[in-house]
Amino acid sequence: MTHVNDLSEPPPASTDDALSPGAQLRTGTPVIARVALDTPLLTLFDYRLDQAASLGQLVQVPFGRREVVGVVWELTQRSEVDPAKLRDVTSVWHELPPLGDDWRDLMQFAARYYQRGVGEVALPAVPGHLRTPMRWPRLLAQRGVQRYRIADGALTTLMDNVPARLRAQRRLAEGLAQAGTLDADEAKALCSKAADVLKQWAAAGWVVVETVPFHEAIRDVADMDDTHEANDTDEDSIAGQTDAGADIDPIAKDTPGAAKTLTAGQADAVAAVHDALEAAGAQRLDHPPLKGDGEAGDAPACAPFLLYGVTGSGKTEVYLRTVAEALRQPDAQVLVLVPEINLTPQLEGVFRKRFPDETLVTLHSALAEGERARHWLAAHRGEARVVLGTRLAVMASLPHLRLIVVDEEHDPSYKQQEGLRYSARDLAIWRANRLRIPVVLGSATPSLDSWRRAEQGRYVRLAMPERATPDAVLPRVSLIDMEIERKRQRAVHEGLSQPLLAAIRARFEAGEQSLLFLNRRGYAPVLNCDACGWISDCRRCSAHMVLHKPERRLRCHHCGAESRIPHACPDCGNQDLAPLGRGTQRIEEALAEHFPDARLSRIDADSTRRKGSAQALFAQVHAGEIDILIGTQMVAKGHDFRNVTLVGVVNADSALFSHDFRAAERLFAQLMQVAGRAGRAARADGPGDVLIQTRYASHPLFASLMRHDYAGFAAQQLEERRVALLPPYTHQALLRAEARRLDDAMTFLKQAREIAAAPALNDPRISLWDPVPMTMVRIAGTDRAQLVVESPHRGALQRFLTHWMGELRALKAPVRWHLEVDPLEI
DNA sequence: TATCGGTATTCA
DNA sequence: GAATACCGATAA
Repeated sequence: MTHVNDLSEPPPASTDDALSPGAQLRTGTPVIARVALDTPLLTLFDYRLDQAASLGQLVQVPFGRREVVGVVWELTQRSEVDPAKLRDVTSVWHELPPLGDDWRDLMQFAARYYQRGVGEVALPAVPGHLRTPMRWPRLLAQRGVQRYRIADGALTTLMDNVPARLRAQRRLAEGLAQAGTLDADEAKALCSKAADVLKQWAAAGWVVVETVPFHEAIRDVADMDDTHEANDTDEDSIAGQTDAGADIDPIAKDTPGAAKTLTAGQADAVAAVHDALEAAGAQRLDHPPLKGDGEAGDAPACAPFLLYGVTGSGKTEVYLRTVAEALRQPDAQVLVLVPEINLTPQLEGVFRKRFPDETLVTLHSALAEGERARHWLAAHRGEARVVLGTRLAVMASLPHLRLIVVDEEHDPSYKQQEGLRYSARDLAIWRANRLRIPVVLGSATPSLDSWRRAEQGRYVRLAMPERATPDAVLPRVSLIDMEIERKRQRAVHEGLSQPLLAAIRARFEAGEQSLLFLNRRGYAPVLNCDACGWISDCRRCSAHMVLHKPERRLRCHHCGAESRIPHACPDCGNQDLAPLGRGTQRIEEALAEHFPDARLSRIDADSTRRKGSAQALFAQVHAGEIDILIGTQMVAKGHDFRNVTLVGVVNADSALFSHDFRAAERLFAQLMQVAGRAGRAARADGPGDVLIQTRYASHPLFASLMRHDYAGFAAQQLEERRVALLPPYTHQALLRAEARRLDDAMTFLKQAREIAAAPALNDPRISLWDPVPMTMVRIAGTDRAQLVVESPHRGALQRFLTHWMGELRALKAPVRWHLEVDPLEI
């Protein structure tokens, strides 16, 4: 294992009496199935099996008083379990092809790496419908999907007959009109009585029901997305590629590589991945996948590619070409991971346009259950050749996987922040490594971990320094020194400096758009009483309640608590309560005052709460109906605003001095990304502008940012990390405890620390920090504390954790606790 | 994690 | 005295 990986350790030795994987059993032979179940218990559970079954098959088994679905993980002749306790497998889902060896390997690895039971990892990776035996018959029998659409010419009749007061029905009608067709799940999401309502409408002849074959049903959705979205894409991320250059025609599909000029960087990158794909293919011929111990033979792995391309360098075109290359092999499947599909629905369209004849499915949490099951099945059965999804898609069963692309690999949303806290990017790398297939990690601001590995030569860096579009230029980044503004006593209007306001005015008058970025939603982060010092604290959290002015509410962003805005101070009765600080709503209000004629729009989690409203807001911006856009990081991701020529960063200072050592890395990536929004417009008079308001204008981060110098920034950050012995120079895990009282949580962690010091566990390569209360101690009435464990040696850390967890589980304490491996936030 | 039985607690 | 909240054991 020369280059990679990263997470890997040798696979666990298989149990002595386990049959070889894939072994078929003669019917009637008494055998034991060792089944993985979704429970926090670490073990597999033994069941008698009276029929043929193979590894990876889904089975229904009795468990306690319930019937649950599990995966056959091992097959053996005898069981250690008391025969009196053994129960029978209720049924085997023969019709579903078993989950493959490689998938089970991945699950096994993830379970071990993240210190969980295998069932706890494997079963949540299977869509809910497939874990409901009731649905089994229908799931596979399903030849097509029932879809509803408005009958030809019946649109007005329908609309006239659904009164506005029946809001759910109205939503349904509008949904139908907008989407063209809806399936039962989608309809139900709009209107809980959709089934009945649609039946009535069908009877009235307003709506027709049609059965669409499965594959087409999936394609349908895309068609409707394409039509209005495909042009508004973000070219430096996968979310878009249409403006990757006038010389690149995204729609030309049948002629990959023909008559389209790539930049030198793009061409080199495509060639490199092409060679890797060829090599991997040749290897498969030489060493056909071994069915035996799950090892992919002794073939060398191919190192991950780090596709490092500045904004506008055309990474998407590289993805598309390498995907096309991989798909040339018959049956080959490709997995494309993106951080958040909801913010970038158009990327689906881009891929479909380029691969109109391939079945493409999406996998993400916003899919309706039924759809999720269908898409997952299409992947599992090898029907879907391109799977496009968020982090959960890395867990999908992909029997013919030949290439993985991870777009925006640095993005924190690849890390699951609850339940099993896995990193989809890391698992993707492991998966590719195990399969000996190429993986392409793309980013303009790679994670420092990946960057370092590239520096070490463990990843192959594919740099694309030049922009793909000749007339696109990097935006000019400049700072507005708020200290100077203050010293010169220049008026700052609601946090907006004169230079920034002037710049906005200039764009407004020129008919161009401005985008203001502020990572704080609400009106003001806290409400304060001048007289007695009362502040709007949340009762259940160690956080302030945030003032939301349009809704006239105070809201806690951590526990969701809400209350009305008090008219007077609850402590002293003072009527003058003042909002402190600024959020997007307040900036919006200030700008509305300052630019009464401008059309403003605010895009944040509050303004886009309703499903689909984000789409609508973005569409308005694209259509040029908005002059000034105010937004949180939602606007930084994915969307290309072609007419935005000014990006203003209102306040990013808090991240500069955060206690989290990764804050700078995140801020840099975020600012680069948001700055990129201004780089698209082909203006006659030069590049777009990025203005950053700061009180720390001399901070080195800004110096690098102004030069668009990621490499310099990374080098400086890595040096800091090296000196301080922080990741990636060490590996960390985090033990977190929560309890009603902080004391209990701390006591548990102290105990845990003592256990770690016991001779059996003691390893000089492991160090434990002191347990500390978390920065946000209290959330929703529970206090949280944490303990960091670290080691420069990943293997040592892994071994230590496994033993330590064993001890901790035996401990009885009035706390909830969990372990997070490779935490992102400390 | 989901569910169970057992026991303590609450309230009319 | 019934309803319910809470705890600990258990799952093959």
